[in-house]
Amino acid sequence: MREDDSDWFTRCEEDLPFPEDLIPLSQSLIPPHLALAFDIHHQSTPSQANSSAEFAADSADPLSSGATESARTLKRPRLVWTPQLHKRFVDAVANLGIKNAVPKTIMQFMSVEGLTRENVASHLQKYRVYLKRMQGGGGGGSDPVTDRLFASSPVPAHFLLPPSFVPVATLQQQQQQMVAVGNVQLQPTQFHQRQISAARFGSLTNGQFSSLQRMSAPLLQSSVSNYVDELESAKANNGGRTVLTLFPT
DNA sequence: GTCGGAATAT
DNA sequence: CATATTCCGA
Repeated sequence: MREDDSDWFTRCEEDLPFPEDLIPLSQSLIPPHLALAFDIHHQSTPSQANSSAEFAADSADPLSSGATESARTLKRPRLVWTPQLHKRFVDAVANLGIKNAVPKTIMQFMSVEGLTRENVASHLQKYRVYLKRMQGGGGGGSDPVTDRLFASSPVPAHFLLPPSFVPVATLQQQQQQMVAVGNVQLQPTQFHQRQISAARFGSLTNGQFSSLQRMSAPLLQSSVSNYVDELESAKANNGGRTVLTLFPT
């Protein structure tokens, strides 16, 4: 028992994810109606453009004065998967590993408020199709505009390849990349729900990843991520519904 | 009952 | 076509 131990201990303490310390990396993504229902006032600073999943612009119902509806009962507008959101998604999947890349986990990792398991599940489904298409018939012909969203985010490359495994290595690479960007102090797990994270990651399969616990959602934000960029203002007038989308069709 | 995933619906 | 919702098997 030397300093090593105490050091280790100290580190453990530091790594402990305290909710208060690293709470909300996502404060937006609350649809107007919800915000109203909760009486939440959104204070947005120009330099604080957080990851916000944009919903389809819903025609404000002047008659919806009774915003006393329960949040869970409310019907959320269509979620629009902006490239940023998708990137978060991909990063989550990449870092979690195929094995743990299931809707719930992904959702938690992304830590985007308002995002539901169903949202992720649906997107994941499509994403898998995309991966398959890309793998199987790479030359078959896959370049329609459809893939643009997915193309916007690089695919970790080893997503569906079975035989050779390079999980740890890849993971490290990813970490290096992110850390290298700005030497951010990687905040520990952001899961407020320690129960889940602890339980899950504690009994994870043979420690494919041992250091996952130090990285989490804040990564994208804390990094030099210039997310604060693309202003989504392209209006796609589809049928009778006007939605806010990023890319033109 | 929950969850993941494919099928189906909008 | 993109996303949501439903259905069904673990």
